[in-house]
Amino acid sequence: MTVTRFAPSPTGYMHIGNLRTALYAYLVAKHDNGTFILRIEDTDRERFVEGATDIIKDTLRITGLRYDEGPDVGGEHGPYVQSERKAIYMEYAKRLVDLGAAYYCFCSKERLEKLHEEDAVGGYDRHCRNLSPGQVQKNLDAGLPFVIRQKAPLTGVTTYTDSVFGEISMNNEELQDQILIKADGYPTYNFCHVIDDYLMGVTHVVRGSEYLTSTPKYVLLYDAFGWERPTYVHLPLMMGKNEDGTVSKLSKRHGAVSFQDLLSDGYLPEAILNYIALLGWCPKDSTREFFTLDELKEVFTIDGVSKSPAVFDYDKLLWFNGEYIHALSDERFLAYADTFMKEAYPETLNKDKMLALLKTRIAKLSELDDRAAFFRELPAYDKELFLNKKNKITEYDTVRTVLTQARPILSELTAFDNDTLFAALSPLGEALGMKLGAIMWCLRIAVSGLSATPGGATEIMEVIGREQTLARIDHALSLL
RNA sequence: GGCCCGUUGGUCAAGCGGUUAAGACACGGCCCUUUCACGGCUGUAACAUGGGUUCGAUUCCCGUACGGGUCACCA
Repeated sequence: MTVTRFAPSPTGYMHIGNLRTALYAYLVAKHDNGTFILRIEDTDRERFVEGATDIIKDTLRITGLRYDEGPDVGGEHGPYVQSERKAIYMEYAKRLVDLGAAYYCFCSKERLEKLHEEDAVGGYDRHCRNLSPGQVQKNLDAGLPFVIRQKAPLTGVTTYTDSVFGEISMNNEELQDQILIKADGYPTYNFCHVIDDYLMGVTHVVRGSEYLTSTPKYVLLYDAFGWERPTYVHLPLMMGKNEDGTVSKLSKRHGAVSFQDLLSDGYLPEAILNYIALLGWCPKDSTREFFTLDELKEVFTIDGVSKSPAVFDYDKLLWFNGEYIHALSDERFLAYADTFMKEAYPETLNKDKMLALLKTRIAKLSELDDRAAFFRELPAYDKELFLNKKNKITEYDTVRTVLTQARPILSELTAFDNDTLFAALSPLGEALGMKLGAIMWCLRIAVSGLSATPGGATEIMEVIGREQTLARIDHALSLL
């Protein structure tokens, strides 16, 4: 049975890198029909942000990453919020002391700070490591504040195997006697995640590669308790490209980096998920790149995870997003459009038709209002816009003729849909001895005021309706 | 700085001793076309570097360079 967990800290928003970690953890479990757990790591009371847990849950819900156990769904290993498990950690920490793998430390913060000043890169000097049991008891009885530290071996090598990076070895002299229980009684990540992973039956620890070098300390903890070590799956980091061409950990200065930002920027959840699935992982069929979450569950395997950091490419995300938008059903597109179209549109405007035109031409939903602006209101334009070499339109007279001829046709039409319009206007080409493209060019400019538009002349006319069409043609005539 | 990890086109990436070194995004060209977009076709562009090992290295080993991570009473 494969059990994985996503264990975020509620610090405010859902970083896209975090989301990818959640996705991979989910996939590792679900590929094997295993269990996916959500655990909230809120032991840092200072960084805790109210409401952050909801953001995490919302993100998982929207992306479809359903967890089998977690704060709001329960499960047999709860509670799933670490602050509610405080007593458990203290108990295990004391056991570790008894086992000789941890010790009480009474050093003050001031002493520690002084240590740092004297030796910039040195760590704790293990001052309390060999306090006698009597001395410890005396300090405890006196009510001295304390922390509990891991008693890391001083010599030798600790080795573990990571499923992505292979065998990782660290000389034990590199290991610090890290703090397990803080002075406020709360555990540090270094300790509680190990306890929880064990207690919750987590078989695969999936997380970012920033933990690669601290994992030896964690396996030592498993060893000390006599617990079986989990399988480690460290993921390559997500990078952002800087202005000067260098890369660094993906952060706000690279653009929108939280799931929420991406959504409000007009990206679709499934496009985001699809893109980040491929950022650091490649399916066996490396030419395929469109996957639903269910399909990912099917094909995801750890051996496809890459070791090297990947640069987050907004261009490619945008492309994915466009593909997903174009494939949206009209119903779903309409629903999305409603939340993104802020402007008011005229009653006479055929909104459904307009959205149909827009759907295949946008790459993100936030473009909607801008791209649709000319439908609402004719933009100011210069008559030079009509001149077009490719269509051999070099004289304003030509344009005036086309518009003048077209006007009565349009005003007498009983229906005003694209097919009717196109059929009615097409004969004009022959009548005037012009290419149809040239005729349509003049009309399209007149009804849109733009050189490039979503849809052709008659499609635009259908959207804005007869009254607007005629008004815009009259306006064009007045310019000429 | 010590330690750990990484390095295939601008980006994501396949490759796992012998290949014309895939594919995708981006970029250029052509086609389609009532403009734009979509779509189709096509082009430019890569194995960081020096040593080994081998009949043969992008692939294995070592060094170098570069990049990243990590050395908290943060996770």
